[in-house]
Amino acid sequence: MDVTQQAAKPTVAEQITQKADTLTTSERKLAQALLGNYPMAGLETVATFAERCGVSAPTVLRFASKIGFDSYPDMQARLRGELEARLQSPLTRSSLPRARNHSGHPMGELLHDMAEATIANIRTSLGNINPAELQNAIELIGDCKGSVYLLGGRFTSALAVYAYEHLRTMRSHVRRVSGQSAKWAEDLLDVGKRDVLLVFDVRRYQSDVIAFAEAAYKQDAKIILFTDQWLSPIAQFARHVFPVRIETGTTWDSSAASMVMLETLLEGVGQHNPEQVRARIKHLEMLRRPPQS
Amino acid sequence: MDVTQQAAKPTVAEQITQKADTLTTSERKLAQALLGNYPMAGLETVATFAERCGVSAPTVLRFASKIGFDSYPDMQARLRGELEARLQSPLTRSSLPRARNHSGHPMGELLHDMAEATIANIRTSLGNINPAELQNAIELIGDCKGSVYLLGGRFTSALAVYAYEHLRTMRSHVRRVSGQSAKWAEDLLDVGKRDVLLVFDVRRYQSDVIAFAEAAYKQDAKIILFTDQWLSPIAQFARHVFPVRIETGTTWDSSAASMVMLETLLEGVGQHNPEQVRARIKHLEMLRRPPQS
DNA sequence: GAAATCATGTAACGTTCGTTACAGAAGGGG
DNA sequence: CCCCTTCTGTAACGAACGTTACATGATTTC
Repeated sequence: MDVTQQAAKPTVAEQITQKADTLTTSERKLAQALLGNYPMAGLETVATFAERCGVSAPTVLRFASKIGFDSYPDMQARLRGELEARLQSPLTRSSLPRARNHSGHPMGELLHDMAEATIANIRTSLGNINPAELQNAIELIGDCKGSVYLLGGRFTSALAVYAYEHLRTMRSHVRRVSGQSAKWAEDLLDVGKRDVLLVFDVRRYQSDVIAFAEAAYKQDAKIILFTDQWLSPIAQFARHVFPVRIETGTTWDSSAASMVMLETLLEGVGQHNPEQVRARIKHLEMLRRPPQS
Repeated sequence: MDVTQQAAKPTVAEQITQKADTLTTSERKLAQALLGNYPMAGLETVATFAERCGVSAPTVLRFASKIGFDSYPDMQARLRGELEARLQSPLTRSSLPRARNHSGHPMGELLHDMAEATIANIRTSLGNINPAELQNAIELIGDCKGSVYLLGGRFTSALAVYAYEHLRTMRSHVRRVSGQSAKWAEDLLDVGKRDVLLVFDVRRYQSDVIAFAEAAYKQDAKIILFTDQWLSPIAQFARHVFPVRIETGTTWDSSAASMVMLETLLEGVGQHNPEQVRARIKHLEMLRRPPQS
């Protein structure tokens, strides 16, 4: 067809990017939604699209008009065309709304830099994980007859929270060590040799977290550690260690790669006892929806 | 949602094949056209589809009815669903067994797949964020004279926790809405027009989270929303919406891309008032190390 | 070859859509 | 704090939509 005719037909995404700085607040919401679910969001009716974004129908039309279309159906036709072209040649899949040209806007650079830095971290981190190590950690959690304890430091406690919510749907006896560290001793009371401690500790390794891990180790608990490449002191007591890159060249360390690693572990645990997990989730949903109707 | 979702809905294509031998001549033309340009052909209007196949509109409707749909829009909805599903996972489907040190070991594949799926999510998500939108959200948080409230759902509360710990080091008046949702009303009491609500809500949009956001909105708080590409209903009240991909082709949705987006926002807030943040951190470290030495 | 049956198009219906004009709300600057 | 500008939603319009009833045309059957 018309392969030579490139500049003549910019994609809708490009047209949006081009006019991005002239958009109003509401129009930006529409732009975000469309680019976020591209191009399906734009194939809905005006009313539906508007309601989803919490704006009115005319705003949608002004938006379509502003980014250079005569009418809303006109925009839809173009979106359809792009979609069709993409579906017909699954090989040129890269013709996704290709990463916008963020250059120019300082925040565009930030977005790009953060994305690439994190991606590099993920590739390096997960690429260097020993599959067997992962396998063992999965079995340790999946087959553990005792309790699984979750613990994290100041910033990594979010990961512990995240792991807690997931593990809880997959198995019983999951406990989160939280609150003031002075009270952690109470949790320690119950820790024994049948238990597993999943602990998160990255640099500025927190002394209270280390102390808890050491105590748990001395009580014969098995420890799985998520840490950074420089290894928390807890690595000495840990049965399985997952070192993850945390640097992105910014002010703060990143937990993104750790989260991917965690999600991988969680997925593995889920796949380890699929039927047990499924039954548990089903039971849970039954309890959530009490027999009222 | 609907509980009627029993044994995996058949695709429209399958429904056509199933009824293929009962179709009339004209209807067969429609079937061929639809299967030949699947599913785009079926997303056009009745009139267009009919004309393209050289039949009349009613024939199209009888066709839709015969293959088991209540109405033509009903069929379109299903086609859209299929299309959307297909578009969302172009990566997990086509991810060829890349040569890696992981090859062979099943966990190696899991590591690779999770990494690549997450990376694709990050690229797509951050690539589609409007820099200006990010800028505005940063300024909203950075210059906010009131309080910043953090709220998340079941799994996303971990992100709220994470954001809380970071924001707290950067500015005062950061509050996390946590605990039983029945008690959230107490937090609502204080929410006003000078305040900002940073809320996380992905699919299976939690009704209590939505309710809080709506209430906060009605009390003139400004809302920044982290959600998925299908947009939480909170998008209607939100001043800034950040849609992020959450699918990795696994059992659970992923928060990894959301975390990268969040870290980007946090970094931006930090860079917005660097000296204020630095002073605050310094102050904080002084307080942590009491004047004992 | 005529009658019965089925397939298909025509025409009209009510609905929903996209669109527009206008008034009110929100935001920014003096 | 008020005015001015800009933005946004409400309400009404015409057009296009999906849908239906009915008549015409094609096909089959005896």
